[in-house]
Amino acid sequence: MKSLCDIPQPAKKRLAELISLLETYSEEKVTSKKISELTGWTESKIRHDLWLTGYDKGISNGYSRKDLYEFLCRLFSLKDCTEPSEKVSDDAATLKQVPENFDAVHHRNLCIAGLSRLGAALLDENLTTGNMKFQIKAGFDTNLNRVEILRSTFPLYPAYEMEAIIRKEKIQYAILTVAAKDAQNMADRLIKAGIKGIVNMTNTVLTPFPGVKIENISIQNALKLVI
Amino acid sequence: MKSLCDIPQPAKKRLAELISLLETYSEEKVTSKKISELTGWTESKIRHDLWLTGYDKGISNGYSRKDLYEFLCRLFSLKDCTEPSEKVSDDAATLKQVPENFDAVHHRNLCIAGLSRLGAALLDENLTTGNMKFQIKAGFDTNLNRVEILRSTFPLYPAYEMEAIIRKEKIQYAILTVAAKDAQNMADRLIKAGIKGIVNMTNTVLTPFPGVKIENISIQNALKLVI
DNA sequence: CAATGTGAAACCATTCACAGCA
DNA sequence: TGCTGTGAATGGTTTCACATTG
Repeated sequence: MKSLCDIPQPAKKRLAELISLLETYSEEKVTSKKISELTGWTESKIRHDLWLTGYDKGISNGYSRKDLYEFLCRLFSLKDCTEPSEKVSDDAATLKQVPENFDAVHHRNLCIAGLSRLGAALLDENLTTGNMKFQIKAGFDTNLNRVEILRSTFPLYPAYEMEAIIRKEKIQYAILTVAAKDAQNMADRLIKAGIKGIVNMTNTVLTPFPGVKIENISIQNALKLVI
Repeated sequence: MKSLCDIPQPAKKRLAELISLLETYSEEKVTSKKISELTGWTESKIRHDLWLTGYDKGISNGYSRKDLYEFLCRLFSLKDCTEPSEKVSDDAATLKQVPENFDAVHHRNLCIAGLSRLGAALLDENLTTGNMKFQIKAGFDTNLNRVEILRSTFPLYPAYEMEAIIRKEKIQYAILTVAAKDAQNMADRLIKAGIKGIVNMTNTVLTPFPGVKIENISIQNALKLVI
């Protein structure tokens, strides 16, 4: 198995989506043709993407849904690195990180920064995907009212406690749902506190920071692109 | 001014984000260097993107924030076409669609399909961006309880009325926030009813349909990519 | 002189074509 | 025969280099 770091971004994004697709796929065997019909990606793109991952259990009569799904989950449950791996041939070291047992769910600690209606809506979303469970450990908001009134299965804190809680709870990922005007400032604080990945749901373009991954999923921006 | 249809997707996405950036930018002049610092895009990429749009008011001492912003808004407020325009030199026809008055806000009718907590959270989001106002005309859910209990400034309907209301209210765009298992079925119904663009917030990969634009902004998928 | 405008060059992603396998 | 695996060819995007401008 190759490492996610060596797979270019467009392919990585499709592979992530392929996990979701396989999760709800009902048949035992799946072919690149079938995936193509369901997603609109070309057959050759799908085969090439899988080739990039090093997967080769599909010879000549399609892929086993279960085997491919578990392979991709394992690939994504490895912690990705920002830079492409230099030690390409050092397979032993890479393999050591691969969970032997697929069923072992991989937990990642997550927080929600901003508890307006959108942020609050995430409090009961199921953020399990593949064999990874993003466990929400905390929610933050500058508005003390919200922190006290909202109910959730994990604690909510005022924003001034953010840095301390992130360190204490070893939180590495954040979903940013504050107001657009506060987004950059909040992102800076999250990064300073040690957050390594941010899902940015605000309508603000964040300034990149070395070693921190950012995914933008702004509704306003998506609307501009479907016009 | 060129048409959005002739601009490749990666550039289009950056230009859409640039509108948001300029909205909160405080100084009068802005350079490609400044935009590069704020976004991480290279200077040459920014200049090249603007070249693709045909914008050329920036000679030698940066861009006027206001002028560039209004130019981009006008560009995006034109209805995009799915296929690249064939009649490239027919500028007159294109220009006729350009709003003479920038202040004229362009309304687009929108609906929310699925009123679980995430969908309901969008009921009071401000979906104005650039000079475009995405006006929510309706919300739909199969659960009658939700339809009756939730309060909003626009009407909520049971899902079986969806097709009729979309036609009656001339709704062309939809935000999809149903459960993952219902996403494809709901998307098919939206498309059959005449929807031309879908912002898909579910964790389902939708099968493409000719003439319908889809933007995927799944939180689960974004989380996989920030690992 | 510090900025843009612009086409050509370099780089990267996708598609193609076909060998190899059940 | 119908599928995958694979590197080479193609096509699209980004970067570069420099002429041009206020």
